[in-house]
Amino acid sequence: MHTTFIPIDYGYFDFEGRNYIKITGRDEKGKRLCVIDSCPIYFWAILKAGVSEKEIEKLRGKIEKIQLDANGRKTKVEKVEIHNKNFLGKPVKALKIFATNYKDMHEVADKLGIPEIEKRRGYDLGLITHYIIEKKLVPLNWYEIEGEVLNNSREFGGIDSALDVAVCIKLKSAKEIENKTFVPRVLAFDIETDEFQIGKGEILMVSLVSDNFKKVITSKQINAKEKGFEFVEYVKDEEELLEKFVAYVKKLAPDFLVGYFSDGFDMPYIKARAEFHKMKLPLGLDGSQPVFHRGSMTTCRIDGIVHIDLLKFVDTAYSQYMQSETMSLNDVSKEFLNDTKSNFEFKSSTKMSDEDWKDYFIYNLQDSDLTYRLFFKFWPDIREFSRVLQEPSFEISRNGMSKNVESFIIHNLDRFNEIPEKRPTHDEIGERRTREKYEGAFVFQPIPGLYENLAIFDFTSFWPSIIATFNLSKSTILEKKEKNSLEVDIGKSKIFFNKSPGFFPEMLKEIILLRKKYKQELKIKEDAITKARSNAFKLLANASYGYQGFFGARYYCPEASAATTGLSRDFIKDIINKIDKAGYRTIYSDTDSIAFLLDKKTEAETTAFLKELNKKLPGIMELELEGFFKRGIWVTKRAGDIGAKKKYALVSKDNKLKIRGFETVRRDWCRLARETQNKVLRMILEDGNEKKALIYIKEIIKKIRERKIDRKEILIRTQLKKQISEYKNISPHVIAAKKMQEQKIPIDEGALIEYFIAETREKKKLVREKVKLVHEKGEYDIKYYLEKQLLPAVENIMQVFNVDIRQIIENKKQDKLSKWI
DNA sequence: GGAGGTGACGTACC
DNA sequence: ACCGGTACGTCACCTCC
Repeated sequence: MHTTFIPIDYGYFDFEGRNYIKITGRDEKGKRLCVIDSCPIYFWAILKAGVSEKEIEKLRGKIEKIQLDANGRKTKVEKVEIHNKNFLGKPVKALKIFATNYKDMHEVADKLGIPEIEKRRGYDLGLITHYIIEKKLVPLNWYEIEGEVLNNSREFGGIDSALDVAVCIKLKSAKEIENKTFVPRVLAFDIETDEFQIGKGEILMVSLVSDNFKKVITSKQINAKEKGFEFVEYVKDEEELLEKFVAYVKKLAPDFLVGYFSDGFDMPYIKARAEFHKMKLPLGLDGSQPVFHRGSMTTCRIDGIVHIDLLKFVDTAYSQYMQSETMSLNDVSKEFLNDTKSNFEFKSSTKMSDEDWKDYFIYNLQDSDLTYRLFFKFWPDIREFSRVLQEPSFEISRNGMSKNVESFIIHNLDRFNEIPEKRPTHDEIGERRTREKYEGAFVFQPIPGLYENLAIFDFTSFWPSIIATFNLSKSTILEKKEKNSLEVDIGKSKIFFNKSPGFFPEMLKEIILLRKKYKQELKIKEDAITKARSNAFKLLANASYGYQGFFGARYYCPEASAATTGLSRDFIKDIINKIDKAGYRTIYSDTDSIAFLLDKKTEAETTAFLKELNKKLPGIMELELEGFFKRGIWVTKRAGDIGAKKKYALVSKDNKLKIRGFETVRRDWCRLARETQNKVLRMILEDGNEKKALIYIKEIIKKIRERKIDRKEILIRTQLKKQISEYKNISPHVIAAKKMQEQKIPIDEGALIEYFIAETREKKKLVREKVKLVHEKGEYDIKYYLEKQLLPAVENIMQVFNVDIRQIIENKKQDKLSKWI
């Protein structure tokens, strides 16, 4: 039969010792299809140089006889082909060794103790990745497919009758067709429990949100059967709750089952409770249970349905560019949906009134609702990532950026006739991790002061554009200087690169172009999601620089990274020189950007000057105007009187602030200090002098002394980055965490700990001895908030105007004293 | 027991 | 372990007198 098809979920199974790929997706009418396909299973044996044709033929005969019993099945080498390929950019002769089962390829490869074989490659990609490379059936693209309908067929052991799909097709051919929109069926879910710890408590309710569908299933019997609460469905106990949950997933037939931190909480919790009741959870389309994979983090996979944990995707794709200080569903929703969930105060479930329960239902439903809407906010990105990286959504939503970069490389290698490099072994990783750091970016030492009329230039995708332009990679690095090679001085040594384009720099060019495309789109319509997508690709481009220096990378090449930063330092310093020579004055520079004074030059002259600079830049390197600014301030470091790097504030002509590095943007400072500093910066940058700011600071100080500051203004928030017992230095936030633990407040690694510094009866020396939690009784420590929070946040700013704020305050104190005397 | 240096730690910049 | 290096600042801890 013929049909359209969009692949969504990828799985595999074995039948009679062979591998089959099972792809779940939809046709254009929305019917759920399952496509079964297979592909050649093989790996590569790269031959040593100079092995003769005759010897190769002999080898082929020998290898073709390999048979073994592995993993409880008979497996053998099916055939061997001889190919001319490239490996790390160099031509090689290689044997393509076809085996029966993908999972046995390691063992087959181990059988090849043959001296003529230099390397074995291509057996560690994962079956699904291998399949997508072979058959080019890319996730979330549209295809016109042809195949044989399996209807109670005995082929594959009757798999079609066990699958909950409309049609099951054995694939014959697939042709990519014009892209159509695709609106996936999505079911968002969220559970509420009476104990935070998995396996300890019970599930109180589960909420489900889908298209025109909202539901909260609960075993709590309260009288809320009134108008507005039709979404609540009562069940007799937790077992029935779990049964209903499974039933609704079946009924709603989602392509994506979406949670927020559901890999780490909801799914493991549901599993633990099902085990407790000795129940099965047949969520998979083949009736299978969710499969948990425990690595550095647990993942949960459901057959035929893509389980997405949105938290992970948001974390890798956007967190660096987000304003929110936490990754909580609430904060993320606020940023991307302009929406917050209603506040709900958690009480022990035994102490809740009926009204409290009703609030709880609403709260639970809202979590799923936000998750549902967030999914659609990120859907274009999830889909785009899947298609560009050619990996299923399950993977791309969980992989880190380095893995994503690697996916892009792996799926584009055959255009370069390249054999994939292997993953580093455990030992190799260990060795790589001990390497010395290489020198990074150049940061200009600023001279503290308030400046007027500034411009900022910056390089677009600076490091990636250098890698692409100068061809810096593992496959292009040379052992020694060669004719027509590029020489890069990295300080203690020189490195050489081949000038003929390597596959990694070439691919990077494509990533940069994609980034450009999205940035262009962003200029046309400025909305959160276009912005996020542009950033996501910027991240992918930037990650490809970090990738080469990352110990886990297949194409690890720290020399290329060192050369990249080395060249970047040369370029930025050269531009700084040219800017200064042209009559401007450089104030600051960090990595890829330069801030300078216009002085008597006009903006038009400056844009023309930028054009001139660009003419002389090689390859795809490009300098652009970030903007013109009315004023900017740079301050000294707390210790010493030199200018602080990575700390400045600018104001544009339309009075928009751009604050970097200051306490204002640091979440581990209290709001009082942050907001005061922010206002002070605004006043100074808008007016060009410190007068108003000084008055304002004095007001705040008075308020602090008179204890008029709200508790929420003085809370300090610090993240617990590891287990409490692992800390060598017991800092205030560790004490706060310990207190929380004593008070049975659930905390975990990664939690943001909130506390304040309180006045104590006895004189305490250490800050940590004065730590109190938000709800604890006590007065704040005036001295601490004055001297350790407020003053540090404003004194360096006032110092720019030769105002010694500490002196002013102390004099005031004396004034008060003298009045008393 | 206070001064001063150092290391651990968290966070931000690009 | 899950992209890199650069930089600032606080607090605890250690040494020294």
